[in-house]
Amino acid sequence: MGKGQETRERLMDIAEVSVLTKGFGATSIDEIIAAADITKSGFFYHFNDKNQLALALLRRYVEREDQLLDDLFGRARELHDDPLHAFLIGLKLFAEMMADLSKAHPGCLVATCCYNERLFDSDVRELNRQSVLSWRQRFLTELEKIAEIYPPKDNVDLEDLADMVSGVVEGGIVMSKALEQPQVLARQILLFRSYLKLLFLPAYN
Amino acid sequence: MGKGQETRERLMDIAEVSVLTKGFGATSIDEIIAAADITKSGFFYHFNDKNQLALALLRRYVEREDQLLDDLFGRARELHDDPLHAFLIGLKLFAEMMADLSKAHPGCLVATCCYNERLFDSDVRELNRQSVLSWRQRFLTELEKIAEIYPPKDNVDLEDLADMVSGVVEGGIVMSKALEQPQVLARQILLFRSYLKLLFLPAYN
DNA sequence: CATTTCACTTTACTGACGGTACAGTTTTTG
DNA sequence: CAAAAACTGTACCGTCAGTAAAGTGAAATG
Repeated sequence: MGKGQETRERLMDIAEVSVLTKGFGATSIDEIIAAADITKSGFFYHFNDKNQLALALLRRYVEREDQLLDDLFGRARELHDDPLHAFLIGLKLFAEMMADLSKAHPGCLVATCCYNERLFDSDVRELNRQSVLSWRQRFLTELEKIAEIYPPKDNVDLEDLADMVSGVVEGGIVMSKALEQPQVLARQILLFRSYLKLLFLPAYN
Repeated sequence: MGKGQETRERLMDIAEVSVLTKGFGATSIDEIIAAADITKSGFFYHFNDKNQLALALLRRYVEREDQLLDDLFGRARELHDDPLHAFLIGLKLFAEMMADLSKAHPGCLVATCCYNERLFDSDVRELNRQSVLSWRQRFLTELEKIAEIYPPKDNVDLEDLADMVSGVVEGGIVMSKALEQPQVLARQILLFRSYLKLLFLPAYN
């Protein structure tokens, strides 16, 4: 990694922490450059404006999140051949990971963008939309495999159910932040897992 | 209502729309006073600073939301004596109401506060926390009545389940905003309803 | 009817912030 | 060693939150 890339990443690391804890509007460039020990001109050499920073942050965040989900549910599939059980294991691993974060989950950049809408340009909003759509597709694929084997016990739209994975996580983060209780997120994920068990597992009644 | 109170409410009406669509940071006082046709000094006559405005907005918002939930689940209890069925009816009414909002749900001020944390003082954060706790208590009371009659088919913590009502709504709003698809929120509420059916309804398997 | 209080307006200002412009300097790399 | 990359320094602009303080018209109060 060249020196430029290194500085760019350092700026993004500092910005990400601040954005996730304080919000985008409350994160000042002056504060970032002070922490990074760089001048304002130096900052604008890397990012044309604050929106470009947001775009870069969101892109990197989504990439990492995708990687994490790949690893997690990939590992789960290694542990069990059956798609339903693999998914349930994946959710448990996910919940455990969220519970292990000793501090409150820092938040999701996607949600940050939603609640700071007009602070961002259309590029950011479109990337945000695409990310959520890709999560929908990811979970939908798994759920379709599950539904083929285990007929669902209630008439649910699998796309909605796929959205519920992301939704429960986003909602769980909001609840964790509002209550200042980090465990809430993990518990919400486990409740969604309980729903899937009741919905798909045959012997469950 | 005196003239002062009238102006105060007008300022809050304008501010609320802007905060919910753009976020708190992107809502400028200059913009509010322009829309309200008042001077800056006039604004600061009513609110000492932006935080006081936030506190007033949040207080009013939570009061209204509480009233709405009282009406909705009260009406549901009128329609059915059984606590489970009343709750299911209440959720359906809630989902219908959310679906009827032709535009995307404007968002929840509680979540806005979560994602703009350091923009607010401790008073705002504490009010935020208390609001979420009051929702937990509200739904917990109903769920306990339900669980007494219908033994849950999975070992779930009723407090977590109560949090899930708020969580699914908050998450649904985020998803609706990110996808720019207002129906998503209503669909998520109905999925939570499906979970309750599977969890409590005896003949459901 | 006079006086006080309320609900503002007017004017002038401060400091933080996002961003621009652009010339100059150091550091890295082919 | 030269060119390109990665900055620094300085000066500046408009917007924004917030302050200070004097003044004004209308309405309530005594």
